[in-house]
Amino acid sequence: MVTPCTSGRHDHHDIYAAQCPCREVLDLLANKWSALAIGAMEEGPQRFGALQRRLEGVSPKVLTSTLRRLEDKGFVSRTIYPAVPLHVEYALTDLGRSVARPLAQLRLWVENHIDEIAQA
Amino acid sequence: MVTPCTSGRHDHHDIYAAQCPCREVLDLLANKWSALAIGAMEEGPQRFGALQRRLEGVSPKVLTSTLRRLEDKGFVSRTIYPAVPLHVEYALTDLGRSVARPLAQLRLWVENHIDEIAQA
DNA sequence: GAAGTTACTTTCCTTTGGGAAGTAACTGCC
DNA sequence: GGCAGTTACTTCCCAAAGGAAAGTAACTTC
Repeated sequence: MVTPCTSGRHDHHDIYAAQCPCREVLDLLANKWSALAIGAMEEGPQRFGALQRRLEGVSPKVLTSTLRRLEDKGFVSRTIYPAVPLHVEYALTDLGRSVARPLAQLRLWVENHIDEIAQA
Repeated sequence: MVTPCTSGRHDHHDIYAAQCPCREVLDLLANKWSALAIGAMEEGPQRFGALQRRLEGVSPKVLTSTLRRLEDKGFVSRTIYPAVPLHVEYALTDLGRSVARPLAQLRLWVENHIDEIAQA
């Protein structure tokens, strides 16, 4: 049996249910590069190059796909300024600004507790 | 140039720095199965089979490796009760209970905002 | 001695992630 | 005219991680 994602008239979603659309969204947000990219954009709209420099070690390929998926779900907007040289800005939407809070808490938790974490 | 992870005498860590150990930890925690498993264990110690049923759709292989990595970093303890049939319990450590809070906020955010998210 | 229970491991295949290099569009500059 | 410079990506290739299915091990109960 597959647990349904919603139950009752209050449309309560269960992220533990395999079929829940929440799963797909969690998979997108609970991701190293998504968490870092959204954090970077909290400081204001960012250009592709700026994000690439900020998220040290990200390849352009992975950054592009991360931003595209965030855009598809409505967390990020992509604006092209056809100036020369080409100028593309990525910014958080209202939804993106909303999810930035819990993601920031997770990033801060890691920074604040790293010393307590036993390393191999 | 590679941004150092820590700077100054206050040992401030920067999760955006590629070499920071925070990165490794973020990669472990900012993960669908880790976030769900830690949430499940908030309700108390859980056996392997119980976790597998709760995290609908997880394969035993992936569940094992998720739990092992969480154990390695000190978020989860693994206790074997050599009863028959074999009984293994996974429980959050203090550190695990601490990080469970921000992860719960992320899961709840997703459940509460799923209706606002534009699906393809 | 066959079946059941729990907790995995193994195998195989697909998907995702990472590094390096290439492309496209357009502006200067010589 | 043509070559370097800038920005924002693609493309290619390989390695690592994720997922489905089946197998294993230890021990009890029927």
